[in-house]
Amino acid sequence: MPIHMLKIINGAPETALPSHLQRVDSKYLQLGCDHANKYFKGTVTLSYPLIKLGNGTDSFKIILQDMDNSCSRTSSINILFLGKMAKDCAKVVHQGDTMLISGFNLATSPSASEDGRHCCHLEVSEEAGSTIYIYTKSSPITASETASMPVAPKYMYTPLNRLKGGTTVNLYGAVKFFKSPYISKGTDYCSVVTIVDQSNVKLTCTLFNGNLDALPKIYKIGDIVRFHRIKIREYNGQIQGVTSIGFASLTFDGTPGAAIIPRTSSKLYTFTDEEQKTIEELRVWGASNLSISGPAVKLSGVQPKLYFDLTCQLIGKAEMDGSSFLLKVWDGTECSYQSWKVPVESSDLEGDKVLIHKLRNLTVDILVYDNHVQLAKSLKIGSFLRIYSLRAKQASPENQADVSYIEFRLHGGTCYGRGIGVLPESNPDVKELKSFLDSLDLAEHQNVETVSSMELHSTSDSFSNPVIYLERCQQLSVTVLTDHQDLNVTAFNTILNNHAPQQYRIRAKLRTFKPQKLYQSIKLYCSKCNSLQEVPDGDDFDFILQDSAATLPNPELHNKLWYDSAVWNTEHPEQRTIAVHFVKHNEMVQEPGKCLIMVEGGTQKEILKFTRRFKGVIPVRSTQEDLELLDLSAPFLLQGKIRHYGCKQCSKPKTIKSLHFLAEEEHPSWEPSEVAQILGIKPLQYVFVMEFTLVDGTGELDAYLFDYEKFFHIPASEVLSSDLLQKKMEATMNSLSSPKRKIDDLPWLECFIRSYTVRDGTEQRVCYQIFDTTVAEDVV
DNA sequence: GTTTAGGATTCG
Repeated sequence: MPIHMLKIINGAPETALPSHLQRVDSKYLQLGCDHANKYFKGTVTLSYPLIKLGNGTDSFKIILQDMDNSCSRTSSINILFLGKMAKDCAKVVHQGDTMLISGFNLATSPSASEDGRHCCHLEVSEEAGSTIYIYTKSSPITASETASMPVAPKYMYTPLNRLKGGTTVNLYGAVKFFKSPYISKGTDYCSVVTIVDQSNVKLTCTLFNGNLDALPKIYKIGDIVRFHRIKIREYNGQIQGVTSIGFASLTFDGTPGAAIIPRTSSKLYTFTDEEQKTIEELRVWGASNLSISGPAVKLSGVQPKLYFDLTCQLIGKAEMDGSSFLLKVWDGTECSYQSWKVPVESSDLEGDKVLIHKLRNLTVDILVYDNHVQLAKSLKIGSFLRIYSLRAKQASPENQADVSYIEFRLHGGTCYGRGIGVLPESNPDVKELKSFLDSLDLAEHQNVETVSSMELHSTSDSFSNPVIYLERCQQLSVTVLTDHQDLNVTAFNTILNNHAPQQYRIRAKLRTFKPQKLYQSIKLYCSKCNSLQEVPDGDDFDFILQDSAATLPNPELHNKLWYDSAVWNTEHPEQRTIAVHFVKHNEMVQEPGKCLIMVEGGTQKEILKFTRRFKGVIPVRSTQEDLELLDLSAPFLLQGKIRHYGCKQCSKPKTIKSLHFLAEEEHPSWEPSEVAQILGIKPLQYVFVMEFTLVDGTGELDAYLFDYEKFFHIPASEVLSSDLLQKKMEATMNSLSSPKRKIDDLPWLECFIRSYTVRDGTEQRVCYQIFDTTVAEDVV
């Protein structure tokens, strides 16, 4: 909602603003400058009556004076409100009010020469995306008095563990579950929302309203809601919340540190500093106590047998029959599985047919059923949608079990929040999607060979496009050499009689390998001291975290220039204090996907939850002077599922302060190597270490595989945290060697090996290492 | 005046 009426309760008006906005001085209001993240602050010195322009648009003019620069002649500036905002503002703006405006357009003021005010005026309208904050001085009470005597209605909020049936209360909560508003069988829209707060008690609310906008605009689990005047009653022995007369809600993004911008349909609402605190506390609590899903699934990442939420843009739609409806959507990524194309007559399809054809390799067809049809019909082409609990089902055409494709269906009903939500263009996920879509080079995705206007009329041909599996001839090698192809093959009996060091090309079969438990092949390697070590297990990390949680966060280290801090206490299962420090860039906390955080006092479970949302997590503890890293048996940095460790022997950890140099870079990437370097850490690399027993008919030799990712086409760093990669690795090894198969049936491997000598006590031994060899791409 | 839904997937 673009107009915010606020009362100054505590401190400066600016504290209610989104943190990304910066104040712009009147003298810097110049044409050609970017004012996207700026706001202008002034006091209303004069207001004119509401008028209608020639084209029927409402217009409302006021003069704002930049009081902090009032000696300058141009500190007075004309403000033009246009359209709906003109009408709305004319009702609520008074002389003497303080007003903050963001999202304005700057234009040359035609009257500057006559009125002597600023040479530009600000145009403010909903169309321009403007937001204004009005701090009214209508009451004669001074700011210092208001601190002890609130003038705004004082709302009391009931913790969820203190609710009683038969009451009407005001609540705050983090969204644990929600059904995006849907059309009920009665006369209203319905939304079911389960919220929870720090008392760990949840409340399911059934909200009805004939006006879609009056229901809370929840887009994600973890969003924070504020409900006013919700009725509490008992149903089937359980407490529930229901809408009652005067129900109103505010919804906020649940990301800790994000701008606090209420989503609401009401024009007037109260909002105080204290409430900002409540929201931030709930956000931080929710971040570690709710199962907030990780990065959104893109079409390219869809797996069959899955329900998922899809954020996408609607580019086509068609009525099928009474109980189903077709949506054609895209998110800019190509579905990695063949997806079904629902046959539909071109004439029945609504949308830009040229665009639909152009994007045919990037769009997927979704059939929505039953209760979703009515809502689907009302969707506008081009709008951004989030489709909740969409089913990706693997299917095969009849008699063709070897060919499969994915069907996208939104089944009837609203179980598990199944439904369709329209996202506003201001939604951060939509902004990100839009800029991604804009950046695409569509030519890349246009498969020239399948150009066929037929597809618009009949799409059944896409079923008969099976992936052809070429059975690899036994005579071909399952490995590929990445260099030295001119070298000839040397037999093992020759190699075994030669002195080291030498290099050979060999052709052999893999009789067996170690370790058989493949996850044991992953080790950590220090390239400085050449040491190899086991990857610490989760228990080690738990132990170190428990140990460090005994050190309480030092409040003097909170909210420094380069990071913001949030602190809270837990009581269950034990008392702990957790502090999260959000590293800033350009004095702002970035969106979670780009934000590095430092965590004190967290458990492993909590830290892992943070890694799903934030760019990186550094576990730390307080000292007197600064934050410091934990013992190096714990990861110094966690990114996604990867834990980065440092070498105990070669690292000289510095205090955390040094990190701010990275934060000041133009585009901090938080590359593990850079983070390590600045913190004085010698990072350990994940490697595969295996021993292959090879035979070639003339002899047998053991060769080591020491590899970061080339051999299996899998990064060693990701294997331990990915079942999928472990399975892929297992499948690769099974295809190379299997105790169940006779040696004759095993495939050939072509490899490069190098021989070298090692001193084993007093004896010298010749060893062999595989290099410049990879498994052929089509083996798995 | 006060229904609708009251969380808990799978068919098409």
